[in-house]
Amino acid sequence: MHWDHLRAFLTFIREGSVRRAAKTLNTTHSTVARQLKALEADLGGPLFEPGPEGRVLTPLGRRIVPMAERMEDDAAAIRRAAFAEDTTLAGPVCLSVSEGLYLNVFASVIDDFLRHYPMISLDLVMSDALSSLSRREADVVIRITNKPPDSAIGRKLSPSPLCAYVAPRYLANRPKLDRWVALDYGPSLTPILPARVVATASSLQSAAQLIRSGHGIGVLPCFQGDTDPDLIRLPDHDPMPDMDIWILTHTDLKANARVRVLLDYIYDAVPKIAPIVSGLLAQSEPG
Amino acid sequence: MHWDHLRAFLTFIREGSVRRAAKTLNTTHSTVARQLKALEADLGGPLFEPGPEGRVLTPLGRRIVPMAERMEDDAAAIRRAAFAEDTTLAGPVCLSVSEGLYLNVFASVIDDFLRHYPMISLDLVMSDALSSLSRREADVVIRITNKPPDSAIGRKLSPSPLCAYVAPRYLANRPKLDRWVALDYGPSLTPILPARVVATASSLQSAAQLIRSGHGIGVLPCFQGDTDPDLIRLPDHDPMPDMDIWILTHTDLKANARVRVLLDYIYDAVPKIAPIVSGLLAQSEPG
DNA sequence: TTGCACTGGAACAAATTTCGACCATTATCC
DNA sequence: GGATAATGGTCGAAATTTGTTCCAGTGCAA
Repeated sequence: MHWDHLRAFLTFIREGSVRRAAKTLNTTHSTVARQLKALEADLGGPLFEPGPEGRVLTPLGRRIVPMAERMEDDAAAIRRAAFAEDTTLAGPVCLSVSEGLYLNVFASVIDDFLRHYPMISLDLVMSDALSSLSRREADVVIRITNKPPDSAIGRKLSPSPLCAYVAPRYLANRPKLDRWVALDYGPSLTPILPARVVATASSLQSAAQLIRSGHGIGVLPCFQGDTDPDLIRLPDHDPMPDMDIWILTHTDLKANARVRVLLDYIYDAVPKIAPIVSGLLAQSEPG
Repeated sequence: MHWDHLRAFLTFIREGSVRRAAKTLNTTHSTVARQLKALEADLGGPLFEPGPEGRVLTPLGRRIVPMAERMEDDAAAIRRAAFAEDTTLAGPVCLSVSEGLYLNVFASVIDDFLRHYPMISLDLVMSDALSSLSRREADVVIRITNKPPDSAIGRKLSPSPLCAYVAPRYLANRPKLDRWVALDYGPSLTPILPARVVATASSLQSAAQLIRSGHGIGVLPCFQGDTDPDLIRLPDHDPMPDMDIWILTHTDLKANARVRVLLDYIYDAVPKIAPIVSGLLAQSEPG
């Protein structure tokens, strides 16, 4: 039995199809298919059965999933241990930020960081889906949460309040504040919706776009709404507290030199970014 | 990082040399050496350092050993789960018995078993070193112990008392019973040694040979001494209780059909083998 | 010293694995 | 119905991994 075939197995059951699994494994579907077949042959029994909606796991397949996942966890722990040993300031470090936070808040800080440490090659993952620290999909993440997981350590950078935003053209066309844009978004900041929902967006950017176009009023993090020149805060509304912005790394990785300087550099930039995030920034006037 | 390279790593640190590791992995030394080099490259740091007595692990190497071992455990658990699914009476099953027990006690029972289940191919591992059930080095083991490990289940076949044996020629040449052959043997049945030790043997067979040659008196399990036509029990000595003979399998494997019939068949043969093992056999006269 | 047994490294040939392009099939949508 | 985009399977060529063979160095014993 080849241990690497178990990785193909795990990826396959997560992705649901041989081709998608091949994509995330950076190979081809024929390779994944062959590896799965080889795994079944080595184990002496089928792991899948053809079902009505794609393949379905056999009892044996279902039984080995948790063990394969433990192997994956240990493999990730090994990679973390190796990465933590690296005490040089040259080499890669992977940072995961959501697109909105990067564009509106951290872009210039990260620019400065790269200039300050030219030997570090920053691997910037812009993803709303929260990259997993324990699977080593990222070394450092900047995340909006109110309780970081136990396996992570880091610092709270700033509170990130929410506020209701609207486009000036909406107010010009329609005096009643009864059309809203909802946000159905990974980090679960789906605010209360007091009135008719005319649209639902699945990302900050698309919600902002819908509000900009005058379709309705929407609740956004202040760092998103305040930095948008085409949006204004809803008159007579104040920011409301929500979650906090944290910078986090895995406990195992805190010894790594590049992780350390990245954490410190961004924490030291808090005075620069806190006003943008916490809603204290003088809001730019609509254009 | 290739997970399979971690297996090469584990085997290497156990065997101590690239060539020995290659042997147990059924490959060549160049392959193992390349895999270790690739693993170090993937992890970005050395795992070994050249030391005075062979290679020595770096701190990083030492740190990842337990995680790699957990991966190995899970890989073995996966193989056990797959093997347990097999409900057919055709195919392989691996039995581990010590050489002495096989030759003197179980050979004929196992012969009968093979005749009775011709579709089962028995993989008989004769090894004094106790094959590990949890690493799936054997599916069933017959072992002298007094407390089987928690992860194993099975049945006690018979007590296996010890007795002092001597060659008739020793008694003819030397009336004093002051020369002894010691047994330094894996399952720790090193008996008390009341007098001068003229030789120490590391296996039952070699201890029996030393006693046969008249070098001294030795304590052996009854199944070994009583079945040896060139040995007699020390006059006026009775067998003394020691450990028991168990037939064991891993908890995960008890569902496998071949494991089940092998366990049952050998348990049903207890009336046949118990007299030999328990010292109740009329001892064969010296030749 | 010499011979022997062992260590690990390097280079090339052989075996295996992977890739990439094709195929048939199925589900969905217009 | 037909078009489209999925799915997974097959097969020869390309790439990678492995096996083989040789090499130099080391420790040990005769």
